[in-house]
Amino acid sequence: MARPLKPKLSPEAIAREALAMVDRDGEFTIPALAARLKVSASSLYNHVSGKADIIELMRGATVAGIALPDPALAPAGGNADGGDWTGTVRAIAVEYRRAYAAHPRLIPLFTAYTVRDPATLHMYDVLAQVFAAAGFAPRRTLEAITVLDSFVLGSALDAAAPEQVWAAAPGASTALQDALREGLGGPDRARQAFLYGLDLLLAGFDRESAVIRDAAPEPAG
Amino acid sequence: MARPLKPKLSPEAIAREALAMVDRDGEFTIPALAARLKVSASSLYNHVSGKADIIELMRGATVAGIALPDPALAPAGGNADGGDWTGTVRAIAVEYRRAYAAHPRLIPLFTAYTVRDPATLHMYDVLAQVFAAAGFAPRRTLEAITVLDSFVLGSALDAAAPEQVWAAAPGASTALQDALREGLGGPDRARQAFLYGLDLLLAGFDRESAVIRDAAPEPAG
DNA sequence: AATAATAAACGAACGCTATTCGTTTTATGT
DNA sequence: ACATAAAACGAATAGCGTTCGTTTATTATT
Repeated sequence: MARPLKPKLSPEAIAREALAMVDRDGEFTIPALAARLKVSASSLYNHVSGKADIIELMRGATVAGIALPDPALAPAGGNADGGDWTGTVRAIAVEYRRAYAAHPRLIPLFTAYTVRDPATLHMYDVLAQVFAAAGFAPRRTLEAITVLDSFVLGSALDAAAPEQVWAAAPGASTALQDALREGLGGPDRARQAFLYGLDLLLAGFDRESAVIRDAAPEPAG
Repeated sequence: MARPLKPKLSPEAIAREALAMVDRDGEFTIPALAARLKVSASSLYNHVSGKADIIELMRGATVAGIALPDPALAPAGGNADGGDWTGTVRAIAVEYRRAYAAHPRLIPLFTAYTVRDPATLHMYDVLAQVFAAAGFAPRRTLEAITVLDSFVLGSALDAAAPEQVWAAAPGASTALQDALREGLGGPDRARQAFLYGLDLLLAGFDRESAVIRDAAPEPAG
């Protein structure tokens, strides 16, 4: 077959089909992807530069749906308690995690490569502005963002390798067995744990912000 | 060559060499591993069942150095405030994270496979006992362990891909730039952030435990 | 001590992977 | 109208993980 009247492929179509494959099988190969697209393997290289390129396209497609709140809404002139700044942070973390958890089996593919996605870097920027406006010193701001990022990524990873792992414990204690019996609640389990941990972190951030406010109150009171 | 007088291989030697390869290159292949061991590729299969087996051996070697505290020390008959139970959890988390952060490039390999290492499962077991003794309900115990696991794993991952990512931000805000300027403190940065977040989580766990104690105090007061 | 069974190496081969190259045909642009 | 680029294909390459059969040395059994 030669060039068809209408192109059978596009980067978007390739990424979409690859994403579907990863969601189903946890991986994707070039020959199988080409077969699903009813195309020979070499034809893909007219549209993408290789497998890494396809993975980057999937990353972009995953984070494309993240709606970041406007950082200007929360700070309100440097005073943190006016806007619900922890709510802003929560919204970002929830969205970020939701986007990744929607395709959990994709995350192991991402961790193998380095991040260059501008949308992700922009999210860090917004978080930095919010924490700075809440009174966090620069070093503390970086630590807080690191903590959040680690937790979001780890939580999304946890959603990738579910139930199986825990259930395989042979001589577990009754405490663990009880916990496992109660906790096997479908895909919502990982999300519940994430929201639980996120609230703990946000409560800690909020207490720290309150201490900062008490130590150095605004002149205009 | 036929069978040598002294075996050239062993599962431990294979795992050790593979670990060195991953630390250097971020990955390992069977042919290259065999070459480094001065052995043909097929010889490896006399000692391990395959690549997944080697990865599991590396996981075991990584967590082998983790010293778990005795869970019997903390609970003290179901009352949680007698022993320093959050200290027990902290010690486990710190050790767990330290072991993984020593070989950060290994983590992506782990996430791709399922956990079968008994030492890791035993750690979950100890954590379950500690949380249960602190009064956590089974479901809450599982959530707390999941939160800790996600944070530890995410923090270790963060140690793998450091500075580069953050520094690559092009049009960052002053808040992010300030944070980056202050926070570039070598390999200890990731550890500091981990300890910060861990303290926030432990404080939250401790508050929850206190609420449980107040709601349902011990009969013997 | 003789003999059977196992262990540990090897080379060859298989099927799979990702990728590159040259060819053919069809659109597109000057 | 005609050159150029696009988009498909088939064939080929190099490397991967793994299996198989063979050879030889060690260990176990009688």
